[in-house]
Amino acid sequence: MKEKEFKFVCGEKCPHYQKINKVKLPNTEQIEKLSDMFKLFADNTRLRIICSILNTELCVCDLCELLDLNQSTVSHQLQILRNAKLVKYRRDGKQIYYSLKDEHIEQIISTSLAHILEEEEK
Amino acid sequence: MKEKEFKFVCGEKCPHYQKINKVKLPNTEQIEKLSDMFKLFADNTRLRIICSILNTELCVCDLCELLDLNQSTVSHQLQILRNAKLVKYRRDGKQIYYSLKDEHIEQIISTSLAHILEEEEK
DNA sequence: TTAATATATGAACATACATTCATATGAAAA
DNA sequence: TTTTCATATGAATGTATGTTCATATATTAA
Repeated sequence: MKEKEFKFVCGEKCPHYQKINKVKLPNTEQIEKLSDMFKLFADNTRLRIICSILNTELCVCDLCELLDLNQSTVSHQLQILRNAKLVKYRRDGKQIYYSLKDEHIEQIISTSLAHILEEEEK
Repeated sequence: MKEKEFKFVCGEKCPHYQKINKVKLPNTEQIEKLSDMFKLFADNTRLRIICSILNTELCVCDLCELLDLNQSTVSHQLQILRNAKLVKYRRDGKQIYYSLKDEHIEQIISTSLAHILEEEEK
């Protein structure tokens, strides 16, 4: 197996090839998908929407009410979540009900919340 | 206990107070901290840096090499991670070595990666 | 002390994106 | 069919932020 080639060296011992060669990064596409996914959680409004439907389905009107947001704002954010396939939705008459598509989401949020709460103690 | 009051009603049945009242959201401060945290992961460059030091400490030069980035870019992003207290660092001579501060991070990343990989199968 | 080197930082620029307003769509009721 | 109502969407605007260039800081070597 060929050793990786690097373009820039700042000193004799540095960079530390032995350490660097052991690093296992997700590939470019995976990094892209990961950061795209985290972007979804990286906004107050979207995060509140996501948390709202962690355990129940809600219609757009419910979200506007619960979160005190413009209907337009909610719909725009839901569109983003739909495009990312993070949520599913169903129509029932005039209302459209949104819910989460995946249980990983709940796990990610709860782990992150644990992180936050631990920080608070310090 | 008083029932929550809502300002906007789109129909007779809607909003669905019974469902809405059961929703348990993190409080405002927690939402803020959560989304701030996700922002850290929501950028390709920062995410690659974070993944690089998941299991080892690396100096700035190592990161420049490994990730093929400007030294300035790396330092700026490390500053953001430092301010967020997501990383710790130690000086050894001219080099400064960075590592992660918390094991939650690894868990969040691996859960998220599992989510991504599951999506790929579909 | 002076020079060299690893890292940090400030300013400028370009880009991404969240919100709002106005309006469109599409289902149900009249 | 026409109206009403819940939701979606396009355009415009302001703001946040990632990268780069130039330069500062701090440690080591000479």
